[in-house]
Amino acid sequence: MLRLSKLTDYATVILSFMAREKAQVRAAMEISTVTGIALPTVSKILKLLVNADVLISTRGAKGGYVLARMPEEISVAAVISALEGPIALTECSISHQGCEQASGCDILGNWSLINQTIHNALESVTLADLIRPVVVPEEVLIPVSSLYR
Amino acid sequence: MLRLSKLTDYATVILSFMAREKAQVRAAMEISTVTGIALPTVSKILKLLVNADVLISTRGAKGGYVLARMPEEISVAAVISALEGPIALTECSISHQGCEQASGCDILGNWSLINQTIHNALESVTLADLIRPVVVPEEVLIPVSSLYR
DNA sequence: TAATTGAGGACTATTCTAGTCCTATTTAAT
DNA sequence: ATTAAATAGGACTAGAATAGTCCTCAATTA
Repeated sequence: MLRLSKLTDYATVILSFMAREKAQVRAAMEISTVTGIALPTVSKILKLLVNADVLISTRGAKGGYVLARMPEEISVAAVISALEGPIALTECSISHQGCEQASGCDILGNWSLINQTIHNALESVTLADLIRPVVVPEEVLIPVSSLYR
Repeated sequence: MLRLSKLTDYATVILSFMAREKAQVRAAMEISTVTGIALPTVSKILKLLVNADVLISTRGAKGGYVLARMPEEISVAAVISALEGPIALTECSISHQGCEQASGCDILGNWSLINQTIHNALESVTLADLIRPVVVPEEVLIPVSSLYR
């Protein structure tokens, strides 16, 4: 199903909450209460987001987490890779080591184009877009196949 | 990592092999030998591809598998969904049942736009593209964020 | 009728994910 | 100073998903 992990899903919920009052410092406990996600899980996610420079943390009493940048500057791609590592559909796209698929792996080059396309797509959507009210576009067609012509 | 399953990866290898001699009927055994993927695994994949109408099978001696359509008409999206079910990043995008994320799930609408975008991307790349020699495009930018403006 | 090949599904083992918990560190308030 | 409130980091467990195998049945050809 080409799925995103549950944690990533939670992360977007958490970040959308935080993006609404962007400059506000929030403790993990508070976020847990508001979102309904269990505290240990929230903590885990927040730590990952700090390591990926999506959030900034301050320790100690009155400490907590804030967005590291404006919502417009935090891409969905950044969030996904914070939680799941590099965005790539195939193992090969990250490291080609240990791939013994001698025959057939000339596919690699083309896969990486697809990966690139998806990465661009995710890179161009930001947190700001996510919390924006939904707009249904008239007609959207993005022909990737045009890349090959 | 937003990854594709290993089986899907194998499927593309198998299909690229088959696309090179598109009208040729191939037995599972032969495909296993050529690709180096174990026979039971190859069989499993082939069956899934038949169920998804990507391949056509004939039983009995001299039986085997052929592409159901021209390589140009078999999209990567079709292959992925054959192996992994519907293409969607989040569970919610498929069924909204059992989602108690009351606060924060207005995100849904926007996620589905992202899903749509990725789906379009995968839909527009075909088997024919995959076996084509790699062409590196000059500059490729597909701003999904434009959907929101 | 025997040999060849796919269909369908059950089953197992391994890997990955989700989720929890513990201990150390930092900061603020008293 | 001391205590309380937070995060950091990492170990650990249980459960779910994936990969992979195998067995029996059905169809086709020679």
